[in-house]
Amino acid sequence: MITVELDNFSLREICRSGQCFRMHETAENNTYELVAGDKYLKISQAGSIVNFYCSDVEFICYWVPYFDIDSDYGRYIEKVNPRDTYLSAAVQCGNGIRILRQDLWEMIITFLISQQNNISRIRSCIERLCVRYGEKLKAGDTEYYSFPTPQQLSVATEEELRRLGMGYRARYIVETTRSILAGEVSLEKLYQMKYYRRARKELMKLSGVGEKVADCICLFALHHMDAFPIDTHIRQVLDEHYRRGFPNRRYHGMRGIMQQYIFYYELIGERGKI
DNA sequence: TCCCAGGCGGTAG
DNA sequence: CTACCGCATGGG
Repeated sequence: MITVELDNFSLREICRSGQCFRMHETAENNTYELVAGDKYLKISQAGSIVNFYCSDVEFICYWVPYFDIDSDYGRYIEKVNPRDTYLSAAVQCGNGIRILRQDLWEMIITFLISQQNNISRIRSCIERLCVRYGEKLKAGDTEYYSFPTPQQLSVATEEELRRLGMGYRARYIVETTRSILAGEVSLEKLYQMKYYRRARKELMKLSGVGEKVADCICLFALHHMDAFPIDTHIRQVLDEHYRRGFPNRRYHGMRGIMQQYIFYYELIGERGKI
């Protein structure tokens, strides 16, 4: 077990922010478990003290970048315009959220499924996908299923995926998997792309990936902090609170985290009370 | 029950 | 360019 003290870090807020659909609160208090790619982690928090139930090497090499632990989120929070009462409230509500560095392939499939779908159903769809096409693995005596690789998912037919409840997104999954395996879009190249706009444009070559889904992938996998996914909730907020547009200039290099604070606030925060 | 969900692709004007 | 439409399914 690794114990560290972290500022502006909250498992509760990370879990509920809806970036990772395979993170769950357990029966134990303030204890969570998550599966990312083929890795399982149990993690708990008391105040600013966070316990990672894993080896030193795994912590340093995998979970530090995954949870963006080396970044100072106080720097983002300081930048918020105090006269922007809406954003200030959103940040206060969602303080502790991190922008995760999740697996690119997993985010592509996850956010293909997310479109025109509700969060609990997205979760169950992904879980079924993992059970059906992923690998059964063990961490100690805990069994879990890895997220299927492109090769593993390539055996799925559109009809099979429809039976799994993917709906009309089944075709997108089949076509996108084929595109990746055929090398029409390269995951390695996407990881190397320095510019957000370039990666976004490349992702939009995939079937079922439009502007919003591409932005989610850019933010939650590629860590392009200027990506600003606009979904139905964010659209409402922009119309209501930012009629003259979101202050992009001010939040250059941190638009993504501001989007997450807003999304979280709308999802479970004190919406409508201002 | 009935509405809707972290949209996208296609078509029409 | 913008405006619409159809799409699958089950959670609340």
